[in-house]
Amino acid sequence: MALTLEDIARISGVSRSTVSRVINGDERVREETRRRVLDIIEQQNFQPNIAARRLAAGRTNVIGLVVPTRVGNIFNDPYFSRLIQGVSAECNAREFSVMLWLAEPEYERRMIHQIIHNGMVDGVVVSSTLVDDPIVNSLSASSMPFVLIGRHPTLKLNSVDIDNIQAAQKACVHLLSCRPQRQRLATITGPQNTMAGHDRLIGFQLALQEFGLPDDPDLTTEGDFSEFGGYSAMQRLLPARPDAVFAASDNMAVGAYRAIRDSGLKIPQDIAVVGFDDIAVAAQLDPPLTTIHQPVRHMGTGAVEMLIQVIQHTETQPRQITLRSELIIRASCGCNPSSKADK
Amino acid sequence: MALTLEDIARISGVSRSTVSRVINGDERVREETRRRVLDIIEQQNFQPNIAARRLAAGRTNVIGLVVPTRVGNIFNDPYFSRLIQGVSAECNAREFSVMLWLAEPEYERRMIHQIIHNGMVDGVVVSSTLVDDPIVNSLSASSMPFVLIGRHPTLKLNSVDIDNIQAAQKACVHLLSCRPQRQRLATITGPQNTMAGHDRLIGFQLALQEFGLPDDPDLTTEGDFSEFGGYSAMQRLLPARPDAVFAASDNMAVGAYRAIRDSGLKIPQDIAVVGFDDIAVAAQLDPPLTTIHQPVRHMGTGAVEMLIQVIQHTETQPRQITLRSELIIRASCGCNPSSKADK
DNA sequence: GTGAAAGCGCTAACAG
DNA sequence: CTGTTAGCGCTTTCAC
Repeated sequence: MALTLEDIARISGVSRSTVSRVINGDERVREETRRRVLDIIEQQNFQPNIAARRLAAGRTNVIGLVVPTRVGNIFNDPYFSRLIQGVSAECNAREFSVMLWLAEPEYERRMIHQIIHNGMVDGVVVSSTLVDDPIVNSLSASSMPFVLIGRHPTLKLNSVDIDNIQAAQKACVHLLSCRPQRQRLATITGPQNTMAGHDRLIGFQLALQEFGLPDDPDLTTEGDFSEFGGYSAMQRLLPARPDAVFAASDNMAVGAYRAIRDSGLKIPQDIAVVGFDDIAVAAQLDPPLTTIHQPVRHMGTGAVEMLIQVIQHTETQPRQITLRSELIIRASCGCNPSSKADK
Repeated sequence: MALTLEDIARISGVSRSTVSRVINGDERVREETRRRVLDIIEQQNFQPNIAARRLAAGRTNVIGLVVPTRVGNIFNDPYFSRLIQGVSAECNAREFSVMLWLAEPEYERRMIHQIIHNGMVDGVVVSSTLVDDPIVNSLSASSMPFVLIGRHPTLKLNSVDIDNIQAAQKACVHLLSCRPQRQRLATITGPQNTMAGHDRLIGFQLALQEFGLPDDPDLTTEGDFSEFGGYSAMQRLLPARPDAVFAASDNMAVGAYRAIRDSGLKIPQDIAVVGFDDIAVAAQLDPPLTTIHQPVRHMGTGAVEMLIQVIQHTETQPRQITLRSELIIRASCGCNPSSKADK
């Protein structure tokens, strides 16, 4: 079987404790001894047993990544992939491993308890969407270190996110500033029980105010972040004759495109469209979709970085990190015909 | 801190061993005792410590999912998301957790050793692409149970995959059977050091044989599974005047679309196109892309199911499971103009 | 600086 | 059927 500390100790002619000290970077080891032991560890390809370490020391060098799958199908866009990639890359670089929990509702309760109580991880990153996510609540009621990717409506937690309000506002302001002038800006919102859905609607409303436009209820309708949801939302919107629409996700924008086409109207001439997310499809659409790009990968690395800090110095009071998002101007907003040949 | 077996034992008025037996479904416990203990466990929300269990029993109820990131950017399509989803769902259902390793080349060696030697997992699912993947080789040289998602060229391993050869052949045969008759079928292959890239080329060649067509080297060129790779590959192909092209990935088909358009030709009139993967973009393209759909999620669940069998009965000799893929006929092959309105 | 010894929480013989 | 006992491999006082 696998080598143990004891084996390495025997080979190096020192005690188990010394080997342990070397591995854990304890100062109190003679330089020469350290060298010798390190060499032998290297040469024997020794890997300390995680379980034993956990048991003895209470740490695992493993973090959890929890992704609730409740809202919409997060798997239709690369958000999830990029996030995992970011989290994983940062963990690799810091010699941590990642335990992945996709929190399907049916298993959620069990999972939460497992995460918190069975000692598999030193801390967790949660990518939460719901405004009042039970996972987040359980976590913050526990002593498990965690950082939230997203925003909590009331609690001051460790979190990293973009500013959805501001990003949505920027998108809408752009739509309202474009030539030709738009008078009737509509929005297909995300579910209002999600933080992002909620915030993006606020951004829309702020833009309206900024331009002194009324907030006509017929020009706001709720979608579910999915393409089909966008399609039917757009159908509900059409009778109100919008000349521009802000969709709170690219998937919904794709659905909106179809509904607009089906009704015989043209994008962007009759209706300008802006989305949110910058999924791969966005640039492929006809016309290419103007949208907000999120630094998803960076959100993942940032969250891990923060989490490891929290784990290592128990001190820290909650920090909120806000990353910058970017408006990608393509052709669907009508102000950039040159981008028709968008690569 | 968290409760321990000992605590539960004390509360229930039995010994630690009895509680352990109850938890592990040992038969030799009086029904009444079992009930009582289970109630208390439930009521106290007790979670046994994984690390201690691992240490004492040598099992963790954790499996690893290893995804090499070497070839192409696996994160541009939802393959990876769906796979993880499948793996995770099956693990949830069986009360396993999943440890995720994205094997970036730089960390690969360390990771392999960690996976095999530090006792974090009971077994691993590897999604491998390279023909001769070092991870797969290390794993099969170790005693760590694992199942491969993909195919190994020579070794008889536990694996689940689709039949890439047959799927590619089906796609090409379809292209050659469509009206109008195509005479010059080309292919943009995947990297020939990947199993899928290799197999899909074989399928192409078999289709050619089936139709008695020559295998003109000017009509075969290698891509890298990416969109840009598809674009330049198609440019290399165009001088040979193909009237149909089989792209070994949808991403490459997207690139091919662009190259074909740039040269002033029309799809499918001048050149019919078939892809592979059925990514989300496929149905959104103009014309919608005919392609091969893989049961990716099912590959994930199947792999976990198999792995857990292997872990639990050490017996089993290697099994290879082949799942069915499906040709999705849209408009890019030219035989199904009605599907222009593809939803 | 280094070693000896005492656990961390659990499982698995071994008794009874 | 149930309790007692001996570790699993590591970290961490506490001596020296």
